Amino acid sequence: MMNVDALSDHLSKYVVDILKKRGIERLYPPQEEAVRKGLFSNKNLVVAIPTASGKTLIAELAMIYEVIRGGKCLYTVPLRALAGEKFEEFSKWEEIGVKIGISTGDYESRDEWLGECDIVVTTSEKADSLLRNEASWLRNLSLLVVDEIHLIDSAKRGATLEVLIAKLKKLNPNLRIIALSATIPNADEIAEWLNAELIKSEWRPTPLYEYVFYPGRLLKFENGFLREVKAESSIERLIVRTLEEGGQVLVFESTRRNAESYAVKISGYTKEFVEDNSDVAEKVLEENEGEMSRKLSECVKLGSAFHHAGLLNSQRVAIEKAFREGRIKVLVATPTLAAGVNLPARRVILKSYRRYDSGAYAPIMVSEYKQMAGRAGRPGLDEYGEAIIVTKTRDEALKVAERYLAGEPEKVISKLGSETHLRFHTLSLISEGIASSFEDLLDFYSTTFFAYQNEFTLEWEIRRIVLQLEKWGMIVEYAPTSFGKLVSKLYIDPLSGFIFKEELSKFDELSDLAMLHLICRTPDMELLSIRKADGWIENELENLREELTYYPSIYSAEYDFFLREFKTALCLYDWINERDEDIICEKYGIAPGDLRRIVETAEWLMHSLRRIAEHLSHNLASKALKLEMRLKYGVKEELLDLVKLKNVGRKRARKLYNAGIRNLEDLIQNRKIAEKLIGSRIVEKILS
DNA sequence: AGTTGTCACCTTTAGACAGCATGTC
DNA sequence: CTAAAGGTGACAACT
Repeated sequence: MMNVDALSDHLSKYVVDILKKRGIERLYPPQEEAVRKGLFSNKNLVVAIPTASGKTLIAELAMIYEVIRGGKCLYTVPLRALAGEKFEEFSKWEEIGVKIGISTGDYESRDEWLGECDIVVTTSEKADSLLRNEASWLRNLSLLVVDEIHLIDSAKRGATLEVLIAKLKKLNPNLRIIALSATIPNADEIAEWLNAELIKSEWRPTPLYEYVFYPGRLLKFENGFLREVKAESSIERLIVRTLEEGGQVLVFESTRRNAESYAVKISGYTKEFVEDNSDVAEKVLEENEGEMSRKLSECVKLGSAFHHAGLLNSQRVAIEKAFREGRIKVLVATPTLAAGVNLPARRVILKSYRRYDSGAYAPIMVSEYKQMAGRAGRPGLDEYGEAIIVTKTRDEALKVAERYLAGEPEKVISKLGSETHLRFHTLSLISEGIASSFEDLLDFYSTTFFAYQNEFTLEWEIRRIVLQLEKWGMIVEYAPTSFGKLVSKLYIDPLSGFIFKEELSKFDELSDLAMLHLICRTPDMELLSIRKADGWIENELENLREELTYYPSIYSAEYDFFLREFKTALCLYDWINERDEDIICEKYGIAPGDLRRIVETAEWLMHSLRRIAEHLSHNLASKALKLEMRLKYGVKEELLDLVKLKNVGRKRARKLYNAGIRNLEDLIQNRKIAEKLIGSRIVEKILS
């Protein structure tokens, strides 16, 4: 293997020293191949290699090489948490004067500073949003690194990724692109699309052994032949054996409920192996003490945990940290962890290779399995990793082995062709001035991965979308209207913008609930689902019907959808009327993490509604602003003055208000009372 | 009368980006 | 490709 010293030909000695300080002495074979294929040149690269086989370092070296030559780099990732992780990792280069920045929806370096940074880490949506909001520094890029480029295949978010790449290429004609991907069969297509050298390899620093389990036996492929070896009679015994050997286990379940109950079950086995996790268990209850949090906390004490999108962020972080430290022995997760932050374990167990998906219970994709299996084996800690799929019978095991162990992951297919995505991006292209004619649009789309993969052009669809956007008053003759520009910058679906505008044009006044419902009628809102026991919602609907501006007949096709909108609006209504979080969660059948996410989305949409109302000089603008603030803090209007103060949230504000303290002045004058209510140290903090 | 056990039937089902301006209990 | 876990309620067998 190539020694890192060889890199000093291309990079300074200091860079090599920093690598050595990080314990990197030699390059992995794929990294070496990248060097051979032009890492230190201007060539584009597509690196399609397994997780944890050194992709990030390849990108890092290329970025440092670029920065030394005076260039500027953008590194895009699919998740906020990943952006944070990379930002931390790259910050080590500040030692040699490289400036690192981060920009995501929830965390951002100061704007003027981003322009000065050598490397900026963003989510792909945020990068697109920055383009829409005219961040000029994005026109001075020399290197773009796209992490997890195989997500172009994602039906929801893949289109943005390829449009972003095409946009940045157009704005920076000499832009070098390095794309990092999981191992996919058509990496060559992506490479050809990007005019890039392809580095493709199955090499891993820690070998991965894949098995299919049925009671008593494990199946595996060896030299192309299926072999059966003796095994434990149950998965629980297998897990216990791993723990006895000093390893940790990551279990993937198909539903939250299963993940939670298996974590509880397995905690009966992990408790023998755990030392003292009481601090982690406490941390889990710090922000929320609801049913789920208590269950999680109990598991943690006994050395297990579950992990899904219903957890609060702080809880996720605490669990991930404790697992990394080896204090949580078995982690039971839904697919959150498959593509999320890096959390390897010696053994990965797939309790179910099938998952319910819009009406059917179907096997997961091979690529999804590979993603999860890839989490097995901690580099430097485990000699090897093992991934085990659980089945019930030998017959089933044989089929599963054929499909997942011998099978190839699915090809990456562009999803840009759908109307929603084309509408969303066409408006942005016109708004940003990237396209100002029909030909421009076609030209642009001809540079996308969709165009590379498909013979036909999107001519017909684009014509229709242009007409649509014109009808909605967002563009006129391929030029954006101020309304269109606003919608594009707000990063909402044009349809959402249109729904807002329409409703505002029809009504001078709207109730709080109607405003919340309006937001829920938008395609950008995530809706709660209706369950059998949700009959109370229709009763509530009877009571509140007067407040709404839209309610379809009970017999109409959209009634079910309407009920979901209404339920979601009610949930938000409870939130801004200071209903306790745990009570809301129970009433609507959601977890604390869900509530936060829904509120966050609602806040963004209420903000958008407000901006559009302002744009139209509509008198509901001030009401929307109030609701935006109320959503942000989860309070009634009377608390808004208090909640603006630092260190005062919905609960403290309510206590103060009920004691007659209604703003900062009252607080200063009645300091004693306040100290009694919320503690003197907190009052001190607020006043300072 | 209250508790426990059994069985059939019913219900439910993963994830998470974006604006804006800075910090909850 | 078309399940399965967990909850619920009815009912019987216990203490």
